[in-house]
Amino acid sequence: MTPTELSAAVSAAVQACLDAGEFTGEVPNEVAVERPKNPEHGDYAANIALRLAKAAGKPAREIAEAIATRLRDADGIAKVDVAGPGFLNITIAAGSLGELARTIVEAGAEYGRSNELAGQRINLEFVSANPTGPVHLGHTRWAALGDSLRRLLEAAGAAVTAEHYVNDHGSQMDKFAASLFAVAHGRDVPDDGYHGDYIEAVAQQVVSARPDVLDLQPAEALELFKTTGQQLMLDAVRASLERFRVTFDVWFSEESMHRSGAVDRAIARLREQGHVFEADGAIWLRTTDFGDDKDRVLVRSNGEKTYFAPDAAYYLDKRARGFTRCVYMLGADHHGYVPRLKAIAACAGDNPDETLEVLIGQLVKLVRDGEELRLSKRAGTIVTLDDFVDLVGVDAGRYSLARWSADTPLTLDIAEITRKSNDNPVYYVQYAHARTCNARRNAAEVGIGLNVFRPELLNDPHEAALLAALGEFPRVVATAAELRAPHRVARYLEELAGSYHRWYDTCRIAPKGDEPIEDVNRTRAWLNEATRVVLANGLTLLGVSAPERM
RNA sequence: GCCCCCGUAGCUCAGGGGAUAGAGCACCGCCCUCCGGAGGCGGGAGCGCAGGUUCGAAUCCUGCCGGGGGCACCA
Repeated sequence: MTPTELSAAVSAAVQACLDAGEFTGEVPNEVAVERPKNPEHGDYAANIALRLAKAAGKPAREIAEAIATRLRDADGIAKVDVAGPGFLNITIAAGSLGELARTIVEAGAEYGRSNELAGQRINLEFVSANPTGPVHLGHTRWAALGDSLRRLLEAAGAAVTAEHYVNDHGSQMDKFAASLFAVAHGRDVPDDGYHGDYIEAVAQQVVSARPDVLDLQPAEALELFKTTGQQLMLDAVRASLERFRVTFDVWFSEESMHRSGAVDRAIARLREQGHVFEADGAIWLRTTDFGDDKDRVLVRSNGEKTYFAPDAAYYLDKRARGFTRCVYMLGADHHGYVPRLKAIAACAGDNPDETLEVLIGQLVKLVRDGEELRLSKRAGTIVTLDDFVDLVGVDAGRYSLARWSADTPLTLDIAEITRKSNDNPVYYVQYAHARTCNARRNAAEVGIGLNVFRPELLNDPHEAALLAALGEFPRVVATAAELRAPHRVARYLEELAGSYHRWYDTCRIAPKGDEPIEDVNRTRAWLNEATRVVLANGLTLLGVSAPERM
């Protein structure tokens, strides 16, 4: 029996009480059942009676007793106690609880997926690194979290497009081109240009691709350095992210909106809505109409558009493409930008609370031997994603970034997250998966496969605990998706790994030495496999590999 | 000044109203006659302060204190 099925059974019991007039009220849409911390409180606990008590005008315990009486007759339920202020403590019949192992094994990679967010069309924009340099550590947290969130949202049934915005238009592109130009001619990079070894490398690549660039007029040469250099940089950004197992469905060019007239059309559209005005020779959007603390310039007095104009156009483009929700993942240093974005949506006539969502992630620091890492050979002053992967690897890197709430400023210690021992959560979880594979191999060697399944034999307390943990997975995934909180999956996997190890220590799959193989051993192979499935599914959601051996 | 995030065990952090607040590290003590000890068992210690909402608050609201980050006709 899954928690969902139990929830339905409790709902039915409540409905039966209402039908019989034992108390008045309504059955909530979803009746919560949760795993109590204290095992004495049964396999699951429901607080429904406490919630109904006020409206019913009766003591919660009295209502709980009424529900309990009905619930005791439901299939698969061994025991229902009323406890404390009116909790229902429910014990599932051993066979019914164990049935979950088969359900999970049969569902395989599908186990954990749901329709919670079905119908939502979500545009998830993250990283959006400028094509003027490598992906750096600040982007890396969002690369890990964004990609995991994409996987989570999809698992919860949403249609997701992962999108990377390419800022290929502004003055930073000219500075980038000027930096390449200078280096290609053996001169120093301008003070306001881009520094770091990569500039030299990119300049050389441009020159070898187009040797004529050195003979062109400066204006033409700069243009060529800009377009070719940007393309090379973009390829490098894409390659770094792919190495980190992060992919995007759409790479959206800012420049393309300028060329197509989309930016002008966006300004016109906002003007129609009545929120555009002119002052001091500039064109403004009256974002203060919608909670921003000052109005924002769309077109500067010199006729050039600010970054804000294409950002408005970009939002409108996303909406025109049919996304019901546009999610932006930004660093904490951009949080001041949120009211502006919300105002764009509001000025366009949308309800920003429904269509636009901004996730803010706090900053990440990398520490080695107690000192913050700052230097990068590649980029001069910053740590890049490639540096990070070189230092810790993809699995440790992604897991370590994904296991913390984005709300907490993060300091990662290189030695700590690469340690191959049980104090490193990523190894703890991966090892649990490897152990399930090993146990499966050992079982197969003595002839134990997935042929006999007698769930009532899974009656050890450790098996009840493990099954209960396995049953939680779909809810964990759905909640993590709704709360945009991939770290919940990581924390869950750590708990699950603990439950598995404790079970493994107590309950043998393959029997000892020359002891006979019994049905309980064969049935445990199912539970082992169910655990393997959930660990693998969970790690996949985090973009971390699930090794069969370590 | 205004805005955002945070304040939970000695340390790093989980806990989206529910029962006795959890995990890892650190510290102390155990478990190898057999499926990988990269494992397991046991021990002490905590919700910044003050109000409010609630049958019930670490969780929601307000104020204060402390820490981090941000407030361009740059992107």
